[in-house]
Amino acid sequence: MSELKYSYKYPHPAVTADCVIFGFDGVSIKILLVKRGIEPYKGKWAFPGGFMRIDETSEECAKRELDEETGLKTSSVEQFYTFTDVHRDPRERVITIAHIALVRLSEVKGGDDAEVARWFAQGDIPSLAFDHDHILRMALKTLKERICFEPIGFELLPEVFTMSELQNLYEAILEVKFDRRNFYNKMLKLGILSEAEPRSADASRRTPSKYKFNATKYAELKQKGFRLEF
Amino acid sequence: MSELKYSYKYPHPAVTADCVIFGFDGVSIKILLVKRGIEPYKGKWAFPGGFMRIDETSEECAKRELDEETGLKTSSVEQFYTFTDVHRDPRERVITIAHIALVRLSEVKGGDDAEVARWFAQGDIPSLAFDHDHILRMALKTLKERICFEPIGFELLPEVFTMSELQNLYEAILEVKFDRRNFYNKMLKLGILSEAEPRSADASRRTPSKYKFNATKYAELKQKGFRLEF
DNA sequence: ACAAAAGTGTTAGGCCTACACCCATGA
DNA sequence: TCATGGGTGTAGGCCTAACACTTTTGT
Repeated sequence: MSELKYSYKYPHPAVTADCVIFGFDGVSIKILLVKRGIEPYKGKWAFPGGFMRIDETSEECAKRELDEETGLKTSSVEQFYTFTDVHRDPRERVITIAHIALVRLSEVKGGDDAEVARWFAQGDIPSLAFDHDHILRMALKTLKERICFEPIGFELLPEVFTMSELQNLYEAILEVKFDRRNFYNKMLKLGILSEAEPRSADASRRTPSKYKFNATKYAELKQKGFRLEF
Repeated sequence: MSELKYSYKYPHPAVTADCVIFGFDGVSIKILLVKRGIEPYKGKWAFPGGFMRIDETSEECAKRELDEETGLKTSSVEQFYTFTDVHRDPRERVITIAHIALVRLSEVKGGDDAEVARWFAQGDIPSLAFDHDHILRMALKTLKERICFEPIGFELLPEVFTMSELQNLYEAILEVKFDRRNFYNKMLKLGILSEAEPRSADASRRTPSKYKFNATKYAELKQKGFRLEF
């Protein structure tokens, strides 16, 4: 058994990092899944992820695996829960540190191989490998909570966006409908939006105003602690 | 090296579960620490915790270690973050799943050995072993967030308590001061408090009313999703 | 007597919610 | 021409925040 090179006095679980990747296409939340090429659960869809190396943090691992499996390079992933059920992996004891990443679909270049990695609409997720259905439920719950404390939505939208797009995003994540005028007022009052370009004179009334995220204002607000009420 | 009985093809980190235990003595938040009896960090204070067995979840591990090291039996611990810095333990690669538990000091029987396990007031915490200072900061932040969504305060107070005690608890956790009348009104309006005993006729005006937590009302509220605004 | 704790109610301002009309465009 | 999307403002109600006095008790 010369391949079992790493020995310990006590049993050690294996540790993986998984990545729930959210995107937004203007209508619905999308989730990136990869199709498993090996057993167990060969052929089933799962979140990108893999075994943590001994010299990397869970965030580094999540980013590395994400890149390796989907070609997606993202700057920030954030852990949200660690799943430790004893039998969650049939091979050996594996715990997984689950992460969330938000990406702009507009910046994702066409997938390398749609047979291997694909975006699924939130309402259209197949049954997943391992306990990934459970992980997904927790990730969606975490996303709902976070969007009320941090303007994470801006990481899902293009740099410049319309108010309707922003509203659609909030409605998709929180699964509620808002009054359009009230949403406008609330967002503008918050002060973290800037008009991307003053409405040009020739803009017809039909042309929506474009906004972008004002990071300076957001930093100020975050100092004082703020909350988006919905 | 016959004692290295557990071998793997790839290196596995060790996994521990640590437990940040909060109590409340009516004035300030207390945190339970244990003094390390072995290297590394021998003699330093740390959170109770230890290596996860191969057949237990992180919550089970946290509860078991808590009992073993402090004699405290608690029914619920909840993980809040997993610390994966590569060098957080000088012995080997160790990641720790950190948990929070809330206990009623009134139900804790006198500590077995104050030299080994002791309650420290929040403002009076010594420098801790490993990265436990960091863990503590995160735990306090998590506690602040949770208290706004769930009436976790009731797990820290005796079953029957006065409004002032409740207010003191919120002020201690959130590190702010509230107007007494507004706090009364807000809490009563929430509807999750019941008067423990109708004010007896001979109660002087100085005698505070006693309340207890109304679990039924809370369950209803939680269904609809609620939030304590502070 | 004085300080400390507890009970109690009002007011003003801000925020939330609900709601309607007009214009421009594309089908 | 009709449906759709976008821009815009107001009125009522609720909640919040600020605020003072009285009673009792212990020192």
